[in-house]
Amino acid sequence: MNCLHLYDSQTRENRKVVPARGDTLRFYCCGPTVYGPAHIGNFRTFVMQDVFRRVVESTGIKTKHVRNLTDVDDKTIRQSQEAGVSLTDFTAGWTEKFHKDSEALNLLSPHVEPSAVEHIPEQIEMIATLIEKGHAYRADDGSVYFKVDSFDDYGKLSRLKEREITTSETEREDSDEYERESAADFVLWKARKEEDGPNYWESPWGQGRPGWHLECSAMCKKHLGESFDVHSGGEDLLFPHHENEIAQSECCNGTSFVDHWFHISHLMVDGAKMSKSLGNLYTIDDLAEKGFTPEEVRYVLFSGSYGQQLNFTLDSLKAAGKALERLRDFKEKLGALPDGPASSIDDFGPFKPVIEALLNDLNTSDALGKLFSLVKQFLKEIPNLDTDSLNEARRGFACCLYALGLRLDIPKSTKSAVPDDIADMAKERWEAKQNKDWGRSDELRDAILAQGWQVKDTKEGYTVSPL
RNA sequence: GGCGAGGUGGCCAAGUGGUAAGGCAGAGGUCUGCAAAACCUCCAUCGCGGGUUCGAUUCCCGCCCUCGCCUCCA
Repeated sequence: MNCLHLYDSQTRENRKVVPARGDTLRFYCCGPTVYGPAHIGNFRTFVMQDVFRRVVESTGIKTKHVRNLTDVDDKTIRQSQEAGVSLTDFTAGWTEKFHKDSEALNLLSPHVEPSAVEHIPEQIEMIATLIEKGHAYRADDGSVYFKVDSFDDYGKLSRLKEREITTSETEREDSDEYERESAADFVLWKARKEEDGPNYWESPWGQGRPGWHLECSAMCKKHLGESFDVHSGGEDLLFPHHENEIAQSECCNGTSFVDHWFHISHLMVDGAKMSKSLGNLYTIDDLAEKGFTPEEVRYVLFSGSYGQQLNFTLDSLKAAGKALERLRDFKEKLGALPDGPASSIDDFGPFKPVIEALLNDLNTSDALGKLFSLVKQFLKEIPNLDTDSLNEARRGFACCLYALGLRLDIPKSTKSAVPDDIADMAKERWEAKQNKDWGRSDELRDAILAQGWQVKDTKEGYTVSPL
């Protein structure tokens, strides 16, 4: 196997991921709504998409990665108003935060990061086409809806029958619900409302703003074409968001929208769905406060298979820290590593089992198992290796690190600086130890420990680190 | 109710029709003044009950339990 085989949520089978056209794999990821800091559940999706891209590129295939920013919807509008700033300023702030977190997690930047607000004309154009073709209609209030029963294939991704959607028991409070011809129909253009404030745009159907589902269809079309290779997002987006994207795009463009659907399952925390009310919703900053690095978070987020809900716990973060330390130790023993990704899987050399596991539906868990087994094996063999073998190992290991997006370059000591008094005590202890004053030495070590610091001896000297 | 996922050692988590990767934790050992680190060794028969099979954790049936989606959601 020398190319990625990935589970396709639509056909429900593992299928090859190869560019349908040219030499570049084109893929779209539903990005964040920028109204607050993204939590680690959001980042599980983005981390897995990142691993996906890294693995594809490691086989020598180029990619075009598009990930949008949702910068206009009910939440962004409402919260920007509550914050008393313009929608643009509000979303710009959270976009910056998202970029900062993404960088900390070592996510590759998408080649294009389009935003909904920047693509209003494209969205209007699609709506016009949909109306022309009889797939959409304008309601009395000026909103435009997609006519679900005009598209026979509706439900082909989620396999939900239209009947099941329309019989939803949910109370419809929103007044514009009454404008729809059918409860299954979804909004393409939302007529301007009082509470939208200055956040509206002109359109042939009156003032308003685009519906959420449409932005992705419009941005896909503009940046990847009417038909492209892979579309990805969290599992919750499968319905209705992706189903609706298919409907809009295929009806508008008259061609197949996406070849391969890649959905990432949700992250659970302590066995339950993440929610603010349960107090188990973490951001990168929350975890940093607890002393965990973004790399540890990244490790946990890809340690389980993406098609399976993953149970996140603080213990698993601690375990990740230890695991990363082992890898870091191995890296130091190997010596300087070459840079850059693999240009083909041959570059993985002795570490080929790792990439093979990844090519098998991104089996990161199996890949880590293989990686640790190889690391253990090499630790024994390093002293006996000739230069060529050592270089092959270095190259292979570097390729693994790239594919998984690990840097292993964050020294433990940067977590926090050692206070002067602790440093002095540690120094005094070392001196006592040199004088074989074991009593004084141990006494000082205990005292340091009581302050929340740990002193450890090495061959050359000692280190001080927080507990 | 409809659709879907899953129950593997103390925790996280792969995997396979022929007696179960890896990480963490734990136990013992080497090393060390002691400890830490490192290294070595040890530690599960896979929710329950049937069936198919020479053989099932892996296939089939039933049951129990957990979780997700069906409404904004990564």
